[in-house]
Amino acid sequence: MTMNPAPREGRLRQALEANGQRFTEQRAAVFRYLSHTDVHPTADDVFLAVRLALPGISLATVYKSLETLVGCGLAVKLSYADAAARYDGRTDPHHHARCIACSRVVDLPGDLSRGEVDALRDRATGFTVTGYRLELSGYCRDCLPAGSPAPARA
Amino acid sequence: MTMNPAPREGRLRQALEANGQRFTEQRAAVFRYLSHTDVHPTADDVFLAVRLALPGISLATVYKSLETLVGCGLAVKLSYADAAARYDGRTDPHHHARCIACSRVVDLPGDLSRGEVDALRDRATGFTVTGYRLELSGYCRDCLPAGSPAPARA
DNA sequence: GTATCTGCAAATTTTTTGCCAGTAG
DNA sequence: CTACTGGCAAAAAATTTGCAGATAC
Repeated sequence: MTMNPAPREGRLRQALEANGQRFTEQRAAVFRYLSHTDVHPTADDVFLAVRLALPGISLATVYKSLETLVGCGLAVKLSYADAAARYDGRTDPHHHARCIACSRVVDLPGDLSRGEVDALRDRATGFTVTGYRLELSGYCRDCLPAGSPAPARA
Repeated sequence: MTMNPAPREGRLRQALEANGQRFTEQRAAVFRYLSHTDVHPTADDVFLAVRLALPGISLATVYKSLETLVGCGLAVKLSYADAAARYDGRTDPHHHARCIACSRVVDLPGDLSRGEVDALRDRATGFTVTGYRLELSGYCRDCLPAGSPAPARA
């Protein structure tokens, strides 16, 4: 049998190597936890959970590992902006596009179609939807790196 | 003439009073700045800008004013979560619904329709879209307050 | 007049960083 | 071996809070 008993580990190793990063026990533990949960943990949540399996790990390492995984496309960071919240005086239905490079935010005119919103609402079983927010990510005019392709989704 | 020369100010006063809040110079200055800009400033950005007109204002007051405006529906806070970033091990196209009350995040199956995404892309003039993120907000099963209506959008 | 708000400074919370020792390749 | 990592502790950044004096109504 050529099947790897831990295919997840192989995928991690492969993705890390593709990005010039090393495979370590800490990164594996963080990755394993993220892969097995659907609670969308904070960095601290990850730390508390991973610490059970790897008592010596530090919170700083968890932060570093998470950023490494995000950099390799193995995880997604659910937060607008880099750190600080941003405020918008417009309260009418409109959305945003955020530049990956300079974090500038620009307004996007218009809204989703009615049907699209209803379809989303239907999929949110057991959830009473009061609103939604949509944000495109990409490169603004000023930050577009010369000749890079546009992948499907962040 | 019954027309107010500063209709914006009137709207602010009205919204504040509707929420049992007082009209203050600081809140007016923050509101005025937010209404006139499209840069989606951070709290600190607002502070730096408003300080020019109101040299005595403090950053803490700006934070408080911003939250007041958000509470009155006069501004929107662009940030996921309460504070901390959350991480997700799933990187395939899917979206999220976040509970306003307990900040829990649940996955939403499926994606937007192809046409819808293309329409968004078209509206983002001068922006190279590499991805997007959609988040519903509302109340999860456990946090639904007894009999509250569902407004159009957060 | 009085409840609410501001400003200040200190406290909290979240995230990042520097540095030395440890480890993957 | 040697460069990349992890752990620790300290720093930085973002946000919140307590309280006394100021202010809206």
